[in-house]
Amino acid sequence: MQVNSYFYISNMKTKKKIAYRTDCPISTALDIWGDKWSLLIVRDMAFKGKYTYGDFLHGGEQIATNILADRLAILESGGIIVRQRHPDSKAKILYTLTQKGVDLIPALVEIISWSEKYHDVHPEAREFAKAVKKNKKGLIGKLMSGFQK
Amino acid sequence: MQVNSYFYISNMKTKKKIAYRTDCPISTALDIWGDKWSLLIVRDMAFKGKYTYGDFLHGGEQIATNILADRLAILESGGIIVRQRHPDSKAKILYTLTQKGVDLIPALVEIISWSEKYHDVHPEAREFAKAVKKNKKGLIGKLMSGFQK
DNA sequence: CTGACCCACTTGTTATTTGCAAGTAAATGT
DNA sequence: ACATTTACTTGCAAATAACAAGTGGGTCAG
Repeated sequence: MQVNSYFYISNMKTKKKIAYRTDCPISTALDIWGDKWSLLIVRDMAFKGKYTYGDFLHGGEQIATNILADRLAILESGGIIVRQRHPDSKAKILYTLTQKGVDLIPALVEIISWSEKYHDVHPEAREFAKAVKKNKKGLIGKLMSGFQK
Repeated sequence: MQVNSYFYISNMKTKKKIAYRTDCPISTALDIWGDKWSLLIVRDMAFKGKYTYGDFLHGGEQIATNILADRLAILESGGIIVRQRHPDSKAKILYTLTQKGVDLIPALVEIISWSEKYHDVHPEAREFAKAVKKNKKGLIGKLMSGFQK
């Protein structure tokens, strides 16, 4: 359990402090990933096998390079991802989900199911939502176990 | 199912159009409530019995009046809440969750559980998370049924 | 062993959004 | 009748996001 009422963004030229507004769990969660981009990075890692800066950049929604760098730093400071050397090349950085990041998967699955119910989403997402209806627990367990070491 | 690739904000002097970035269910969800405030309004309605502008304003996290008005309009246009006359007074407006809004509760519960696991949250939230561990389905069902007509 | 390209960023500038303080107008309470 | 409540709007400064260009190691082909 994290006990501080703020956290610092590391790995940045301009270090900044992010404050938790209250001790409400929802507001604390939003303080880390409450914006239009952060969960898309987590989605890329959790569901799309994307793990590098370049992967995230060319990942559908056209995030700006500076915003991507900023969000990666915040997610890292928030304990959701870790930066590591990429096995294929020294030029690359491998971003992976921490346990805290993997534990976001159940919430993401609920968000997908909710969104699929009310919006026109891509076919793969429709299939996914259908599979969740059939066996939510099993699917989530399988998804999450793929990340456990 | 909503088929458009955008939606308009109604009830505003300055009408604006909100575009869905892609047909990814997560990005579409974030296009509606992906910011630091929207889910807190939904939380107030879903868990705290708060239903008026004034309730939301004085609800812990100190949202600015213009931002609150903006988010209420977006949530309404996104189909998550509805504006109605308040039974107690003509001066008041009653905001309530639509079915689409009520259907966000499972995602909110997952977010609370996740956040409680990793952050220092208020005691009531800790109790809530404990209850979720014991009987998630039952608790969610009970919570949601409180809003069904 | 060098020049071209790749990769993960940073920097600078402009556009947009947020936060803050004050104001408004209808409805209500005293 | 007058102050107060309620749900906002408005104006402005500060912060953030978007866009375009640049940087500096790493890798690869000749």
